[in-house]
Amino acid sequence: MAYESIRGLLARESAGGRATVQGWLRTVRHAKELSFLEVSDGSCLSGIQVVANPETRGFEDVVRHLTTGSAIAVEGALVDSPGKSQEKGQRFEVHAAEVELVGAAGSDYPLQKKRHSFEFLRTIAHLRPRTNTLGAVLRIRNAASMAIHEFFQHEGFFYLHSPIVTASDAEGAGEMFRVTTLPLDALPKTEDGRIDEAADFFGRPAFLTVSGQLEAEIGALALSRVYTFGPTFRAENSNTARHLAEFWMVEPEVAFCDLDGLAELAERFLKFVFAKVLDRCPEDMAFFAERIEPKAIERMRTVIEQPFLRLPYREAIAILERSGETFEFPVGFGRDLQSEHERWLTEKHVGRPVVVTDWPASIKAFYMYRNDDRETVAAMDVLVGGVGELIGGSQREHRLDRLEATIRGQGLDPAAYWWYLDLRRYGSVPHAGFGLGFERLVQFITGMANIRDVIPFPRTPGQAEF
RNA sequence: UCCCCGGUAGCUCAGCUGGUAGAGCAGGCGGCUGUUAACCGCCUUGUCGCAGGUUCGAGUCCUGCCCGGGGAGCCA
Repeated sequence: MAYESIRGLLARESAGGRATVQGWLRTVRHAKELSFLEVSDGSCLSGIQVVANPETRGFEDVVRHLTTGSAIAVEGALVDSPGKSQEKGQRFEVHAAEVELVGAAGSDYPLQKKRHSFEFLRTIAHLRPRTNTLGAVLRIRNAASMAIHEFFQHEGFFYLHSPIVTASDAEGAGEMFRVTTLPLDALPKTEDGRIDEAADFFGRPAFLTVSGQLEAEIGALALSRVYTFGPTFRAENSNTARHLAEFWMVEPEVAFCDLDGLAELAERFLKFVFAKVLDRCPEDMAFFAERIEPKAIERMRTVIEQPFLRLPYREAIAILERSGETFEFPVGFGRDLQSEHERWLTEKHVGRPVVVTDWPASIKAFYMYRNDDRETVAAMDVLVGGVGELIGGSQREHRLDRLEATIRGQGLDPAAYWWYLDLRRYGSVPHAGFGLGFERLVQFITGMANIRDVIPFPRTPGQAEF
């Protein structure tokens, strides 16, 4: 028997005709001669109401004993709901000719037909996709992912698969996870008693990637425009609502591009992705606006409709110093902007997204392009209301002598960056790129407060179940 | 890693200044109604996070540990 998705059923022009549904029971209501089954299959937020009566095959032996969480298959007719139900927004329902139990769920099924705390749901990550909120999050993740690919494909970018395992601790972006096949209880030692790393799988220390950027630069200096979109790992012991040990990152890299071009790209990118998500997930977005974050839709519209403000770091600091606000953390040239500063700037002072450019070299990474003032680098942070920094990027230092000097100046060994420096030796061109934490993007879209609730299987310190 | 808060039934939570554990939901039985977090009646459910300590007596007070959450730092 061919089954139709509930999304498909609800999208029909009109009632009438055969309807087949398979899914999981959200709740059951029994009356004397009738049973009402709320069935959901995850194809959309809405479930569909199935009505069974004594004529329904399986009424006595199946329907009357159904419990929340059970999987069932229904065959029947799609009909218009009665007038009163229509007022509640329920257009169609299925009058069941037959209800079949596919997989029962016992009375210990943890998901009740009521609110659960997100904290509890995290402990049952194998069942939480069946909830309204997580289901909506997963559909939004899907739509946003596809929109990201669409955007870059339309703009002539190539999807580059950067490696997960890397031997370079190049970027200093954070603590790394070691990847090894060495036996931890009997490490091979060299003659002087140190761990024999040459005996390891790759013949040298290896780690999970903290960024695909350096490899993306290789791609950009061959294909001109590339992007990566893959998992990224940070072994930081940070336990906050904004950090994961494993998350997904989007990193476009563009050859023959400066910071201005990059800021324009970032702006087009965010506007495109948000517009697609709003267009394709209206039901899920209405849910988030109603139940999670009232401003979820409004603030995406702000990003889509308002031009971003370009603001050099130096001016941002001056504005903050003159603001008269009392901040918890000090403001001053050479200090990073704190979340409270970012949010005040974009939410209170400007009221639309802000791109802060040209940051002090002292607080930014070695690979960023040194501006003519010698004091700042061509870096940018895109700040949006609600979450602060959504995108961080920079024009890269493409001048060999400058890059080598900075690497040495930071006490790093140029030999370790030989291939990265080679890119500056052979046909170097100005290029730029940015990084976007995908889960933070989904947090902004949905308004979900905790990053662990916007990824199906969160990894955090001490947590890797499921 | 630091600061703060918390851990009581399958879930959400109550339990005041110590006196021996409760409500709603879920589940079972019955009733009722085209029901919508349905409703009404009855019934079942607990190593009160773990280990010590104080006390005649600890869910309640003290200490340590484990786990979770919020905030901070690091960052995406």
